[in-house]
Amino acid sequence: MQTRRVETRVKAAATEGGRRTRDRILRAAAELMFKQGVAGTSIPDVQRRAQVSASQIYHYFGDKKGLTAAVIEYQSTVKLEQQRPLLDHLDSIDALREWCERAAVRLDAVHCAGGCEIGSLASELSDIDPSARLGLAAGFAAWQTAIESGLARMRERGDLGADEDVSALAVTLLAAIQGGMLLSQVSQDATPYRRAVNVVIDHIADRVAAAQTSRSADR
Amino acid sequence: MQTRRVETRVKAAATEGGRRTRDRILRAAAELMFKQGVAGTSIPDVQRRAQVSASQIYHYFGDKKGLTAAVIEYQSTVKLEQQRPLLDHLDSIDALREWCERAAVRLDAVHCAGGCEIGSLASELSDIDPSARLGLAAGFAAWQTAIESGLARMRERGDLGADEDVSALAVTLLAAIQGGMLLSQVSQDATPYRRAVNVVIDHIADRVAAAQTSRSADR
DNA sequence: CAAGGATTGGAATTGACTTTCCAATTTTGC
DNA sequence: GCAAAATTGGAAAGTCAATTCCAATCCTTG
Repeated sequence: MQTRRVETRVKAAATEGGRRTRDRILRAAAELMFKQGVAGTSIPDVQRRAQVSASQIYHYFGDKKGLTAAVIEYQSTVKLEQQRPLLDHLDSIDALREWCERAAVRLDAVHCAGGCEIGSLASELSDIDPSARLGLAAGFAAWQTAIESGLARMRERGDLGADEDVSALAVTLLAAIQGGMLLSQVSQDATPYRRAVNVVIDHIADRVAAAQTSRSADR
Repeated sequence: MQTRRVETRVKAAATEGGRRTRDRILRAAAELMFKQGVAGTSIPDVQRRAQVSASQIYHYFGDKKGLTAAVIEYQSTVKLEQQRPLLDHLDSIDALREWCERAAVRLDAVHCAGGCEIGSLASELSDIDPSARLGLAAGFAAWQTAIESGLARMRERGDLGADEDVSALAVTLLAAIQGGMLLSQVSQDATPYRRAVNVVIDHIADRVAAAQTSRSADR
């Protein structure tokens, strides 16, 4: 039995020029969909932005749904890779703060427009496009994993108590990031994001301090 | 100097029948926009749902933007009023948990579809409709105020230390709610919401315990 | 260099949506 | 009960998006 091909065929580029075109389309679509939403981004919009004709978009992505799926994949992987160096070392309070602050600076730079690349797409598409939802879930999962494994390392190291639920802490930080970005987007001010994220990190720091105390009590 | 009339004129209904029609439209639009997004909800959709003709919608709301604005107002106020009894007594850890769990049960009931009524609209409209953004900011502010005043009461009462930043705690809880709902929407499982919210409330509970300790030390 | 696939441009089709308009019809205030 | 205002139905205009199609042109490979 063949695996069913549910997704719209997404043709890979065979020539160098094709690859560049495909990339240009993807980048343009990602940017527009981030800034204006998926529904607010038309194919002609993407055409203008990427300087391509309609046939090129349909050639490489099949249809708008295919293009959207590609954008989700793009945002999920590329954005994750960009942060890779930091993500791989989220195993201290300082590292967590640094990572979150990095995002805050980005928010400042764009006046909080757009919120989170994945979060915006998630809110718009989850309920109306099942396959998009799966892609977005995977994107979030990757992020959660990154946070969680950092915390797990802290636990192994003894910075956090052995009974600490690092998974719950990771989900909470991720939620605070997403919710904080949303609040900041609405108020056009990164303060809500900064406050929410820092309170959650404070909480993690408290857990670290607690582990410290109980360890010295054992001595 | 007259105040400039920026918003689309929204005509109030003058007759009983008109009031009912207007209400039917508003409810239908709110429900559809919640489930399918604003962009995903067409005027014909609302017509079918509310059993009205196009002219009735345009008569009462001017245009789609006016209808959207009315839906924002509706969700902000009506949803807030629904929760009023609970919102007015968010001045204990148990009350906070109860209130958040209430929302979790609703998520369970709808399999996490739609997320938060305000949050979804916020994510979709903040960047593309300035006046909608303001309305949504007001909606969030109302919620934050409700949480914050509960916490402030706890502080006055001595449950929380006098130096506690209840505003930051309120923002954090709100962010966890929003972010948690988003994560739950994407994963179609209320667990992320429950975990995020409860970790934040755990943190508040820790602050309460700390206040307790320092008070008994004073004795 | 010739064949065949890859890529591209641009027109054409189709359909849906927003909004306007006007002619009924109903309700209200007097 | 009557004039004025409110409400309603439904058609129609105008716009724009998604997608298809086909005829070029470009590139690769033998």
